[in-house]
Amino acid sequence: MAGFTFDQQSNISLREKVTNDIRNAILTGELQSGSRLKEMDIAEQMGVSRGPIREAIRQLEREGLLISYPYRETVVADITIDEVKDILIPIRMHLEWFVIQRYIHQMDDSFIAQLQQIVDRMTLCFKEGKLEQLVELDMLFHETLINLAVERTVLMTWRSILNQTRLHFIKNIRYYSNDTIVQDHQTLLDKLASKDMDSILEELQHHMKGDESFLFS
Amino acid sequence: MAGFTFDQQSNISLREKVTNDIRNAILTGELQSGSRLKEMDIAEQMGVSRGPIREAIRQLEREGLLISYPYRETVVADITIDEVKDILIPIRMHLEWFVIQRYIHQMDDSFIAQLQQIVDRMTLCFKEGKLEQLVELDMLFHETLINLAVERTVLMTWRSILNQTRLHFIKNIRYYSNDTIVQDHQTLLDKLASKDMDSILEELQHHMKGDESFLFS
DNA sequence: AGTTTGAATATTGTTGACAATATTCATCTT
DNA sequence: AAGATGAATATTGTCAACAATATTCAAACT
Repeated sequence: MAGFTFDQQSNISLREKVTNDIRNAILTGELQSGSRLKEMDIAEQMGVSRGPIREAIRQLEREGLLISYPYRETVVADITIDEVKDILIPIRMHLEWFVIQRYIHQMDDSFIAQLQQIVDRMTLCFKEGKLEQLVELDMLFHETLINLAVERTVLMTWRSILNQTRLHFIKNIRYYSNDTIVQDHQTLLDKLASKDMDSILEELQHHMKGDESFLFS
Repeated sequence: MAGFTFDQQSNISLREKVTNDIRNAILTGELQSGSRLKEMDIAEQMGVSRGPIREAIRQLEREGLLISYPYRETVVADITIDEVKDILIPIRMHLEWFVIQRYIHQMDDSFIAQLQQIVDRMTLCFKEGKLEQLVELDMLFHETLINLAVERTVLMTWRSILNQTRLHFIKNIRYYSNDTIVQDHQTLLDKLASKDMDSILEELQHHMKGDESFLFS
């Protein structure tokens, strides 16, 4: 056969598409915390049956974005600042520290450059005041680190906190000192490049308490 | 009305019953890691349709007990020692530390007595070599602590790691030094009773590395 | 007016049939 | 014999109808 290859036919199931659509609606704020989801409404709007909708709900429940009361209703979850600060972020730090310890040898120049590119784009977004994009790049930075791991538990736990954290930052980014966010990532990246584990751990622990830059606390 | 009240009619849905049954089969070892689950087989054996089965699968996927490959199959997950030791247990410690900090004032004498009763039963199980029950009591001890929290994130994260941890210990309990397990819990309990936060944190951190008592490492 | 009752309605839970995809295996080709 | 092809089978994905439960609200009762 010649060198040409076709792309893999993406074999995404309807329930996955539904899951993604509902998740996006929540993350973009079209579905606000507390608002009720009716299976039939969603099904009609999307032009599918209720089966895939119900499976998507079970999935988003476990991502912490929906709460479902049996035989009654399902609503969009609310996440408090304390929960993000005291629970989700520390867990994220644990995952990252695990990944860094185990995969530091895979962080070659090209990987560091990849992260640097993300931070550069963060700088740009900060200057131009594109806060939504800043949040996405922040997430992308951490996801890039996490994705080094092959351990299923790491990826699973990451996914279970990812979107709750994202939702929080999307809602509250304007109360953070964006300048500090960008700088913190640059500092962490520099230390990753240096491969000095003590200094990385120190920075992670500082990063974890980065919420000190939060305006109201 | 007179003082008598009826118990709340437990309104458990079929999918929850199915979820519990499958989970139990995994935790008791009837379904081993790697074995394949066929929706139709389960449905026929339980005498229900595939709908609730499919929803249960989505739920158990998020508990880390099942892995489902779209359009192909779903199998029982395997959890490695490293994942439990380096990821799940540290996360559990974080959750407990959060709960202890925030709810130490709710740990009155009756609460401490409740935990003491659990440790006493652990001692008994250890003496009688009832290792399965020892695991259950271990879980119960930590669950009792965690249940002080009202924060949804804490309970959610706890549930997502609970059964993976349980499965690991059920499989590997005989390789642990059971004696140390019981003693560690007694020590932690004593320090909780003393309400000395520094000493509690120190003990938690030791408890976290308790896997040093693991025979092969 | 406030409460209780029960019919009407809305919504979630469950089912069995059908559709789409993956796997198996006998057959054909070289 | 090794690999390619395609029919037959097994399994997962989706749907539309029906069942069970919750909610609403008007009527009856105190």
